[in-house]
Amino acid sequence: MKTRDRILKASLQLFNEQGERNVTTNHIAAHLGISPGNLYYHFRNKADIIYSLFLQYRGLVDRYLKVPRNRTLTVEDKMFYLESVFDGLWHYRFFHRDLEYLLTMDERLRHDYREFTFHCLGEIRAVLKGLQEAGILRPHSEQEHEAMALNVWLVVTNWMAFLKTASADGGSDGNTQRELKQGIYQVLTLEMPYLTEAYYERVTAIREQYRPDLSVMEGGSRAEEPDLSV
Amino acid sequence: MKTRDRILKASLQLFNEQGERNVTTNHIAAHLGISPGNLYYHFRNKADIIYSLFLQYRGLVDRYLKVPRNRTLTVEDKMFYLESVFDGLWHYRFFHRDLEYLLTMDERLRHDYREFTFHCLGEIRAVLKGLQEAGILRPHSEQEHEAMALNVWLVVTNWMAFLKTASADGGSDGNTQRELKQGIYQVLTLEMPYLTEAYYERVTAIREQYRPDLSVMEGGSRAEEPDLSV
DNA sequence: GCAGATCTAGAGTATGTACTCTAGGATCAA
DNA sequence: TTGATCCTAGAGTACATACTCTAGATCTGC
Repeated sequence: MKTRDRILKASLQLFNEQGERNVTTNHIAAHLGISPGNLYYHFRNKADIIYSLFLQYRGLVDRYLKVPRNRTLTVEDKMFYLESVFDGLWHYRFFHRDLEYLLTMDERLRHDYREFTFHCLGEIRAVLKGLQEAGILRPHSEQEHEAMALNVWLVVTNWMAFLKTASADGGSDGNTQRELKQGIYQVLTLEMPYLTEAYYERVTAIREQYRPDLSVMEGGSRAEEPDLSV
Repeated sequence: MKTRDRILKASLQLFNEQGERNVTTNHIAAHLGISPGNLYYHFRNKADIIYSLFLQYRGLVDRYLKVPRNRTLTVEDKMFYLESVFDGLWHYRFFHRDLEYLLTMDERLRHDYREFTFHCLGEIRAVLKGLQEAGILRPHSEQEHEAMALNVWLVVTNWMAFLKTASADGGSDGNTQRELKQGIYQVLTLEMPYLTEAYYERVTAIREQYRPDLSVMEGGSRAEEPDLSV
């Protein structure tokens, strides 16, 4: 593996584990057993590393969040998007953690992230519209779609941060990754009141499998794998 | 005003304006025209200042978020809570910005913030229950209340961060404060489908007054793009 | 007026952090 | 072989940051 890619991989890992703020370029180099000079040969500065990681992240999301405009959506589509989104968030979890600071330090990143946000909001709206056309959600106005999409975005991008702050151990990765998917429950909660009768039973049954158990946050929870075949 | 209080006031201001990460204890002292030694006479360290600000914040929230259990709630109650909550968030906006880092650095804060979160979630549930008993919201289960309260919390505590990342100028305070209350629109969006017919018209009319104008924010980015029309 | 407590100044320190510079090894094409 | 380009090591720098220490000013109660 090329040194450049090794640096990105190690940075991502360390950022995720310890937070961008606590990981210096010297740490990254030391972790890889290379010299700081070598690291700075491949990247102009720390912000450059972070920006490259953002490009990876954006590429990942772009790859799976392609809403088909030529056929009706299914419940499976919807669940695939949700699972993929939360996987991506987990993989690049350092990013939303220190987002505001990162954006103030790098104008290029700020610009691109902003575009990325609106792109994602557009895709979420497309999903909502698709589900409506498929008869899964009851019809409502563009304005409602917009407001709902925004709430979905807020819940999705901040669910992990909530887990970190709300779990007793400060959000050790082990517990957090297990509880991460419970964010799906929260997203489905947003859309539940709009479900058509034809789909209500099925979707609520799926949703039930992701239900968070907040009372368990004190100790270790033993969540079973959700079953999609309902 | 006592030096201790002046330190807290200046810290809050600087943290809010520049982010906790960009404000050092030396900055705070210099801003007040006092010596670092003086600052450290009043506070053991930076985390101590932050913790004191958290106590102020918690006190503020505790003061207004007292849901009366002996009478039915009104729409006015609900709107008062929302306005107050967003005011409080604005006043201590640095806090949720760097929350995760702050919690990892100060165990006492982590513990107390966690308690604070669950306390607030409880009060939100109490509001939902109160509105239901008042016939404003259609009845639904405790479980649904719990999930909804969590979504309300997520939207409320992260709306400001969203504004910062989504606004073209990186969230200058002027624009942000104006748009802040539009978070109320998003919260009301969550509860809208549960409104009873008797209150639907009235609440949606109130909600409409807080509607965010995202097209303005999106327009900002287009303006920066090169104009290809010759 | 005086003793003790409280408060303040400001120089100073230990540590950390992002980043640079130079010199030289590896690789590869001609 | 040679020259050029790519890659790497590692010492080193300039600056920032959280925090300390000492000596003295100011206040308070009597």
